Amino acid sequence: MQETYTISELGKEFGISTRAIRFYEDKQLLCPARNGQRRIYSRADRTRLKLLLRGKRLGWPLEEIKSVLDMYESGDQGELLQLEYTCRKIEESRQQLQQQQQDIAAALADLRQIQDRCETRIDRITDAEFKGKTAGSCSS
Amino acid sequence: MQETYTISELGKEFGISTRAIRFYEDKQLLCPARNGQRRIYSRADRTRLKLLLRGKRLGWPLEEIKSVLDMYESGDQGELLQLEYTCRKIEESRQQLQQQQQDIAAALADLRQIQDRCETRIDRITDAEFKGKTAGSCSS
DNA sequence: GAGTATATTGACGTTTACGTAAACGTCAAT
DNA sequence: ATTGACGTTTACGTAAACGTCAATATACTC
Repeated sequence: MQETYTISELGKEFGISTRAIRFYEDKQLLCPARNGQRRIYSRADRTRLKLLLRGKRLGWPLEEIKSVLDMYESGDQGELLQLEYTCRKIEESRQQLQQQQQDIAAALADLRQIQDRCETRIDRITDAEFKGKTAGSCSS
Repeated sequence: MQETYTISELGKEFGISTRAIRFYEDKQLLCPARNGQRRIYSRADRTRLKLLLRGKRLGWPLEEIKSVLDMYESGDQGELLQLEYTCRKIEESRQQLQQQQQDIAAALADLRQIQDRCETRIDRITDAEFKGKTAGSCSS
């Protein structure tokens, strides 16, 4: 496990472009250290990026991902109002996640149905084909 | 339960604009019947729209939603190649859904942690406030 | 010290998913 | 006959999330 990473290392590891990573920085989702001009990513930065990509797979817009990522940093500091605000945001995110869980469950059930219908149909076709071949009526 | 719906009825029911619904039609995700110019949506159309919106909540791009919706129609008809193609697409979608399930589980766990930290921190602050009040040093 | 690889910052282009406005049709009610 | 609610198409606008150059800088290496 390395201590630091270059931008292209992270790009390769996660299968995204360096342009994308710089874009995320521009939008304040990352802020790596610098050595002169060059960006140096710490392990914390890497983790942040990892979480970011998870958010993306969940279909969240970057701005929302940012607000969730910021919770990680502000989870046990700041004053009362800040904390209560964070708590509300957490609740929102939780509800969205639970909605998504239900959607996924429903979608998986649907897919299973379609898959079934699809497979039985395929079986019937290939069965017919088999019969046709053994029965002799071969067309060519 | 009605037999047919107008575009604005569906818009209201699902909380989306009529513009969006027409856009989905433009992209071939819907194709309602017509009475002259006017669109008439059947219950099947309504269901299709409902599934579409579920896909959106899962963060899928419209094109992918379309391909999944099309599976519903082609699940038990068409020829072998078509069916096998559909089967592959179903597998892809299933894997994506399972990935999302894992992501959600992880995200929920993370949120619980942050919520904990947040709440204990709030408790400490409000406790301190309470002590201050009963002890008398009231500032105003 | 010239070449190659990797980095940087702009600037502009592109795709997706609609919003918004214009200009017009239709039907029921006043 | 006109007002208002609802509908239509066509066209342009826009925000998000990058891709794609171009010009430039830095570092390694032969």
